Amino acid sequence: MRQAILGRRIVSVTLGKTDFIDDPAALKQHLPGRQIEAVERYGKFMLLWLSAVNGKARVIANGDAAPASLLVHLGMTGQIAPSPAGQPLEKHTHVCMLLDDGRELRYTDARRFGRIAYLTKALLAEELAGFGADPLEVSKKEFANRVCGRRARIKALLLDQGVLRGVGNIYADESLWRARIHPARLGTKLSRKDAEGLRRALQEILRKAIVLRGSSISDFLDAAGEPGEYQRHHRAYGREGKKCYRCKTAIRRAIVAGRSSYFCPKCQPAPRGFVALPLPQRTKKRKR
DNA sequence: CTCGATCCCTGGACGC
DNA sequence: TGCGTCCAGGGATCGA
Repeated sequence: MRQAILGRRIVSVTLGKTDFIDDPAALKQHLPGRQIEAVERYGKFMLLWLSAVNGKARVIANGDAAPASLLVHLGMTGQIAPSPAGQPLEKHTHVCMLLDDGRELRYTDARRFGRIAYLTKALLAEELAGFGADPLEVSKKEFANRVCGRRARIKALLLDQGVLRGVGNIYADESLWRARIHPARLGTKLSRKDAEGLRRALQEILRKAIVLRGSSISDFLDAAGEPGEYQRHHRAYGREGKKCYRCKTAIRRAIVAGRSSYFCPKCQPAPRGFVALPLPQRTKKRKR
């Protein structure tokens, strides 16, 4: 996104469905004339830093012209990328931002689980206040403190954006597999050593996944319109019934923290009394 | 404090 | 082939 849009000025905004946008009118009102001065990530959010607006004294009096930000969350199916303005609109395109170089920055999202918000500095700070540590930056001590001693299941803790910001279902399962920790174990039952193994696994997996531009399961595309490649490296996620890469035991699935969770029942010993879902009878053929 | 249930939403896979 | 049902999971919210 930096490569694609840094330094561009937004000329105008066109909106489609807006039920996932905090205040749609604010986009039309405040984005035109703003320059995109920085692009940052905060957990699962993308943050576009917008310049102040020049020469509108009346608006400045309201504080409306101060530097501000556009917060973007892709949810499950969101995509944001620039395209030539003449190009026909993809289905489910809900935001078009015309840029000063003639291209359009477009946001498409079939399921509209994403979120877009125009926020002043103060509102943004409020918005980001409740989030946890960045998983790539978190220290050994802080990670252990955030996880050990909690009564929730480790899978729920990994997915909790207030504990760590940015981890989703795929990378939670992948890191637990790598660290040989069962998703249903409780935070309180993890040793400091367990926690450190998990932190290491999580960081290694995230770094590699970033290099490979993420996991494209069905529809994820990056800002260059390219799918990621990390799905080829998945060791647990989506592999129910397939052999564990370490021990050849069939990977199992269970609902943990309300989400499908994949794990090796041998490498990742379950807590007492835990029951995985029965392996589905194979009616259809599988590949890969 | 933590849980499960429910809702939002659409496309794709699946069963019949 | 066509149609109904389920599932994917990011998050918010509610009640137990």
